[in-house]
Amino acid sequence: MQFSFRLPVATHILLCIERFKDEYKTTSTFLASSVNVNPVIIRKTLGQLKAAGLVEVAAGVGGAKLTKSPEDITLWDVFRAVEEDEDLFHFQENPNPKCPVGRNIHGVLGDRLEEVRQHMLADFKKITLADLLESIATKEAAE
Amino acid sequence: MQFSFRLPVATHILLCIERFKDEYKTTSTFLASSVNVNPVIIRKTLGQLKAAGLVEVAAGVGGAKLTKSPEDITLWDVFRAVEEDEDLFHFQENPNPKCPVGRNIHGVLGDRLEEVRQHMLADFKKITLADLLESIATKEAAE
DNA sequence: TGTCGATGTAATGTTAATAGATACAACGAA
DNA sequence: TTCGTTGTATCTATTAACATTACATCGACA
Repeated sequence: MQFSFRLPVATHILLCIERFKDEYKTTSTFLASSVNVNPVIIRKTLGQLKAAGLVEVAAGVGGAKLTKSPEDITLWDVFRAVEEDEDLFHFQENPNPKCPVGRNIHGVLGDRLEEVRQHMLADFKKITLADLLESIATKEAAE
Repeated sequence: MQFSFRLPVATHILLCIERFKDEYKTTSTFLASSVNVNPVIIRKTLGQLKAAGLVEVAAGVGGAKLTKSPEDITLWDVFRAVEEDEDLFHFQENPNPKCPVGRNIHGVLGDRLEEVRQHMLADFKKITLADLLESIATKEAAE
């Protein structure tokens, strides 16, 4: 029971783009070497981030940059960009309709779990890229 | 990106055990017909719930019952019983240690996401089996 | 305008997790 | 001893995710 790599990877990508924007051209190969995954994974993820309006990618010439300042990008934005907007939990599709529990559990439990999910998304909204960059800078300074 | 069936199935099982305790012997076959999965899945899940101290299962004679009252069992108990206690998110195992983002992202992002996870668990603690039984009873009465 | 490095994307392979199913030993009551 | 049930082991099928290769396309520049 786990989320996929995608949110951490996408966040890593965005942080690198911002952190190195003045030092390097942030190509998919460059980013792949920091994250340590195949460049194709980077390009796919970058494609999702682009579709969500978070980055611009220069086709041909190469490199990516943020479309907003890091203060205005939250993990919620990233999460929505890279994860399907499905329910958090699987439900058994065909519980027994003749059983009062079976025919009502989806509605009853689903409602509660949806609240939990919304709560999680609200937490994501509180975490900005700027927060993370600052934490990384602090760690860097302490090295 | 989803949780497995296990939490909803385990919850379904517990609700059925309590709802039908005075009417039927809640065997794995009986529960399987309400949830509509293979009885072996029920037995495996019941084994996890038993290991967590939430139910007693009568080997030989058959049937299961709760060890506590429904007010005292929360989704947190159920979640812990059926899901491995791993991190919510996967991280790339080997980010580039030469990159300041790569060598620090696990610590920085991991801390934030762990807070989100703890928050989710706290939400689970607020939802009791008794709440769910009451909601189901309300729906039943309205049918 | 041809070259070159980069992106976009399709196709394929690999791995891991999950669920479904069958089989059977062990259990406990009658 | 019989019978219904639980506890497990094992096998298979399915699915999702990630890795990799390959190649068409793009845009700047000599």
